[in-house]
Amino acid sequence: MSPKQKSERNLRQKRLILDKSSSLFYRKGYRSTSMRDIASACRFEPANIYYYFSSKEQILYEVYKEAGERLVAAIAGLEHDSVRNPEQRLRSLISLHFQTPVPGGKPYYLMFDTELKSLSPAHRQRIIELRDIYDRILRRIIQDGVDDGTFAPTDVKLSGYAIASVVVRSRLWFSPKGRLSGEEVCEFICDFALNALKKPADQGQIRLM
Amino acid sequence: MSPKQKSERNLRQKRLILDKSSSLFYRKGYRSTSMRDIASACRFEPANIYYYFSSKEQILYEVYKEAGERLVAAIAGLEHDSVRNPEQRLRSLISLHFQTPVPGGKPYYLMFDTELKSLSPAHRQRIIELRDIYDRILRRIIQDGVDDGTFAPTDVKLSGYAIASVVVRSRLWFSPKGRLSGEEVCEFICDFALNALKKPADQGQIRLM
Amino acid sequence: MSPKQKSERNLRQKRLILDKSSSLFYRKGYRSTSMRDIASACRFEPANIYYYFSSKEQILYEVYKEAGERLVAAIAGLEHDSVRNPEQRLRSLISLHFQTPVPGGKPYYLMFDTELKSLSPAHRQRIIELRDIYDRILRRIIQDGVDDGTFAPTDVKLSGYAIASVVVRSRLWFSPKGRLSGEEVCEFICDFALNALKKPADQGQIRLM
Amino acid sequence: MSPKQKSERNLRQKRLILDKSSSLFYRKGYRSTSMRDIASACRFEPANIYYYFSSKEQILYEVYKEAGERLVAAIAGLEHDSVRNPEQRLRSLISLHFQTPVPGGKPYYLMFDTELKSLSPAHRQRIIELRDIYDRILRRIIQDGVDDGTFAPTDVKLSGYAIASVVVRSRLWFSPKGRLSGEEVCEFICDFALNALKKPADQGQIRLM
DNA sequence: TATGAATGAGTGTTCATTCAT
DNA sequence: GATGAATGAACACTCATTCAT
Repeated sequence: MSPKQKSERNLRQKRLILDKSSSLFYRKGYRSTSMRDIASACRFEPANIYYYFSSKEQILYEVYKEAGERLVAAIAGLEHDSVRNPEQRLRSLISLHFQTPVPGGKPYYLMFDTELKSLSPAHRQRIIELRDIYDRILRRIIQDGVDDGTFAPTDVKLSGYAIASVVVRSRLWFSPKGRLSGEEVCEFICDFALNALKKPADQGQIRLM
Repeated sequence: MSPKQKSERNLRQKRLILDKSSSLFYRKGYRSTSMRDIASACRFEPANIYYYFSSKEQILYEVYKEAGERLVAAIAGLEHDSVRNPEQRLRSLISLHFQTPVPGGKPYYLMFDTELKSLSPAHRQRIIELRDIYDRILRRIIQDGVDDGTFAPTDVKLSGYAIASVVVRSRLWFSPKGRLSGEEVCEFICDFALNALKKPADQGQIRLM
Repeated sequence: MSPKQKSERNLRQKRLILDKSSSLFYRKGYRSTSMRDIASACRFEPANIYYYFSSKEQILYEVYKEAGERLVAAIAGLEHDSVRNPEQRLRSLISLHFQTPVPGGKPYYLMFDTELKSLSPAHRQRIIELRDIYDRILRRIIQDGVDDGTFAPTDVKLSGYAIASVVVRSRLWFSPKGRLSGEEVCEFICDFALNALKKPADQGQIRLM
Repeated sequence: MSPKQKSERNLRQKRLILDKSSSLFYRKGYRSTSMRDIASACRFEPANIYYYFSSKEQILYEVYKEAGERLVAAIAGLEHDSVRNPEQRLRSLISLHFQTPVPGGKPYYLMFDTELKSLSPAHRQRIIELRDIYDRILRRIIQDGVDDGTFAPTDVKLSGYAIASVVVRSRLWFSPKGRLSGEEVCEFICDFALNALKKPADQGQIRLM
């Protein structure tokens, strides 16, 4: 009745659609998910989806945007962090990327991935900007680690890609029901990435260089 | 026309279709590629495709199968290799995975990827078997490295996934026209993976950290 | 709010809807005008239209009816007019048809036209009755002119159609912003129609041709 | 079997679609005619229409274009005709406009009419060009008549519109089954137009009235 | 009075596929 | 071998309309 309640219902329905869509896009892909699929997952008639979203592409965009903005917001504080060292910051970034809960289950998989080509140019641009922020933060951390001697000199860009690749694709091979818990897998990825970057044990000599 | 000539022509046409399909599937995705797209890329009429392949899914399957078999054949010798050490074998596997030329340009990207869900269960099973062989060889190399002390003890399965993730996703961020050549990127990935696995020169100190 | 105020408001809203609808129907056609178009032209939500009109067809009917009744009322006095001669009466009819202001701008165009088929049979019948009255008056004037020798003998029915055709279609080619004013165009049509009907000054000569 | 027969079948089907569409567009309007309507009039499945035409708008365009080109071709010789006088040329134009048979029955009605707004801008432009040719020829004839004294001085542009209006709208009120034959109605229109244009035998007297 | 939410029917169009030739 | 023609099922989306509030 009150405007606030109205708005709440509206938001709840939008959320429902985004969650179900996200989940369907993840499982079946954007192209293979029909508006009918989304509607029946929400127990709506298809036409009602259009009361909340102007098109299927708009839903994809909002799924991406939400996941991207959430991730970027979560890791934003890591870009310039004078308290924690680069290793701690990298572990933190990986954990946040791996763990931040998102609508519909597994949209991180989508995040940097193949369905980008299904977005309109303008929307794609907006998502790529978010991806670029993620890349920038990750590279900043790596660069800081190289600068302070924590990490060996490396191609920062490629290192960033490599680490992000492991995290993103872990969405494919990690299952919560599997042998290892999310925490264990996450810790493994952190260790793997840090080992790959870390300066060999014989630090002193390296430092002299 | 001798039967042999017929067969040759037939093979040539099948090859054309596989190459064009592979390229289109990579660029646009399986669902977004129509039989009409494939046909016109081959300068055929759509109906003619069905003379060579029973369905669109069959084409996808053969694209996957061919790429998978080629890759597995290329790396098969690395599984039990008494001449080269695990580091050399891992470098070799990564190089072969990264570089082996395949029909249509970039089907490795597809190889372990998202379009698997578009295959029939039987075909998917067959492709997963190839993937499992790849995984087995990769894990064998890692295990051998751990056993002989080249690599630090690790979760071999997760390590394999992590390394394959970097190689597979490099197809997304690597461009032959970019700053670095294929060889350079490949070498980076090898170094990255080996660093991640390698036993620190002085474990004790590391463990204390 | 007194009942009177309610009614006034109600009428004002109905008027708004009729005016906006008429204009939209003219510009885009009945089928291409959606209830959403009408509603947003009125700054309503679509559902609110149904408080005033039972259906879209009902709006079309009332637009037609209003324009038709207005036109018929305007020209009714011309049917039996013992003061003015047929030429004056015809000029008057054409001017009134051409100029009488109507809701929404240009509904005369619709008046006798193509959207009739979008009306229900009962409504269409009612509009056709109005059109028939218009035709009857026009023919009466022509017949009177023939009878008193102002006009040459002619097929009165076809003459009426021909004259009405020019007036109705002028709505398509006349623009208030054009080279000629409405008055000038109207005067042209009057002259054109009267010339077409008028008995030649010297019949004998013409007849010889 | 032969390429020629193939082509013939193709043309026959295209013709069928154009004829049925033209007839449906005339009777129900473009917007109210669905592709399903057209298909079932042709005893096709809807999808098959797209084998012959790329869209519904394309069908409308080709209907317009064909009717327009046919009409323009029929009257082209009248623009500069040193044998017949303006009166004969005008009668000829009206007859050809009124009588030239066209696909699907009554597309002349469409010719200059309301469905133009349903065309794409490029297509609309092309049709308007045809209409402009028609207008140009009609005006040329009128101008020639004014110049040689057959017709009274007049606004040539408006005269052309007026005459074309009568012909075009006659499609609405003329029925082949009615009281008068096509030839009779056509003759009436010719007489009506010529009377409207013709210089009175004795202007002075007329002016006195 | 007015609106947010919902829907069933229908829109133009695409697609993988078939089949006679 | 290859293709022109045809189709049934599905697609994203629109529409007039309803109804509870």
